[in-house]
Amino acid sequence: MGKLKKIKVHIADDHMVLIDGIKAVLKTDKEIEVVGCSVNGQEVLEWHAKNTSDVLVLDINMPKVDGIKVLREFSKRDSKPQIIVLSSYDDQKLVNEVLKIGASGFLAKKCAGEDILEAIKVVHQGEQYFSEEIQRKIVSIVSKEDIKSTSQDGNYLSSLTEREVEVLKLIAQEFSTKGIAYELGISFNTVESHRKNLLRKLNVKNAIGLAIYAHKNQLV
Amino acid sequence: MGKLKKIKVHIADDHMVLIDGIKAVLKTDKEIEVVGCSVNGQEVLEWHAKNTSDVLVLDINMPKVDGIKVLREFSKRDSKPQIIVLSSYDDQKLVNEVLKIGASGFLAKKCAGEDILEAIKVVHQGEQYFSEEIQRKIVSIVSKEDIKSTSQDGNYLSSLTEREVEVLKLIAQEFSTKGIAYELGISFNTVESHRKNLLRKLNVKNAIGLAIYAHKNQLV
DNA sequence: TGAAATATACCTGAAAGCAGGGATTGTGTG
DNA sequence: CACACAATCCCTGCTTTCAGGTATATTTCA
Repeated sequence: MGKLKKIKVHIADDHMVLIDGIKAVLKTDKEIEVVGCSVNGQEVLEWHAKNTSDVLVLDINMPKVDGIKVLREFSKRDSKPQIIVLSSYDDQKLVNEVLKIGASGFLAKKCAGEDILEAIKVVHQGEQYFSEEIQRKIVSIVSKEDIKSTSQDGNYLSSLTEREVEVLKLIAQEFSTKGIAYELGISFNTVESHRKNLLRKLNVKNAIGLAIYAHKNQLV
Repeated sequence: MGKLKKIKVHIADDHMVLIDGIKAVLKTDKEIEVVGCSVNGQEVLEWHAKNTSDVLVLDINMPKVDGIKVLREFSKRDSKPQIIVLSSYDDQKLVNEVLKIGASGFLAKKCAGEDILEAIKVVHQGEQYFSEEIQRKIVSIVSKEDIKSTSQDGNYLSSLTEREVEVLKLIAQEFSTKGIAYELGISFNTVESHRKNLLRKLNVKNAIGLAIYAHKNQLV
């Protein structure tokens, strides 16, 4: 069994328990080897100053230096690992952004552990990888465009920004403002701002109106 | 090596990748067996209506029914698993709260994967477990109060009374409690009572859950 | 380049909602 | 009759939402 040059993987997430979990999953695959891990963006950059990895599994929401900054930093460098972005929330705009600044794949945290194995192999071969949810989202966005054009009642959806739609979806899943803030990695106050704008734009009285709107428009 | 009766573990977290990760970690231990998992609180309760686990690893921040709700529900039941709360924020207030309502352990997500193995074993023997960060903060351990409940209805999808349905319909139409009271000609307090009962019976986090239920069941 | 849109963040004060109690009537049933 | 149940009402204490601002950085686009 000669060759077997394992794929060197670095994992970055502020939750150690998730790192260890992913490690355990990756250990089941002989082609993959975890060579390092970090709990914040700073550590990722410091580690890669002295070492190299083939694939970097990178969480977006981290303290000190977040995933976006790490991507920006790597984009300036000559040699860098293939980067798979890991995110709590599978948002189309975020996907676009991270791809633009150098990511090769995108994995929602709600996807299965096996997906990460596949993702690592795929991006290591120079291809892009997206979790199924993302792929489906791309399709559903298209179909929603169709609904939009045939829709009778006032179409407020088009007036919402991407971020507002994300917040709206979480509201419709009974998340509190605090929970949304955590899930999106932004502050409580910001979520409140989005809420206010949603109430105004959709012309409803309260969060219930928002939730109903979301469900009627199949956002959830 | 005699036969071991493995510790049956159920894992609940809205991030599937974390579930799979923890699973992989737990698989390294012969004494532990993962018998089920859920991505929201509702699933946890439904699963435990038909199955049993020895230890439940429970995330707090989940859609639909959050971890706190699950704990409250279990606290009413006669038989329940030992529960280890998993949380992103290791907040003292939260620790106290979850202990009061029946948790046996608390694990910050930033702790290592091995800790979860130890936590499961410790709580399974009837003791409490806290991650190190928490231990350092704790001065006095809150004594668990055994909250008894006369209601052992078990089925949380119990039927609603006529009045409750009326209130539910109005909630789903964005009426405030005050508005409902006026509309039905009853007092504010009464509506609040109905509201509480609705939240409990339908096992949802807030009025949004009620509204969604109403719409899904064509009540409006 | 310069303006508009977007996303971010913070603040105060008021209103509403939620948790967890207790308590009183009437009504129908075993 | 006793009991369960539905419906009513009240309370305290706390959390969350909402309304109404301000403010800054970044991005987009004409």
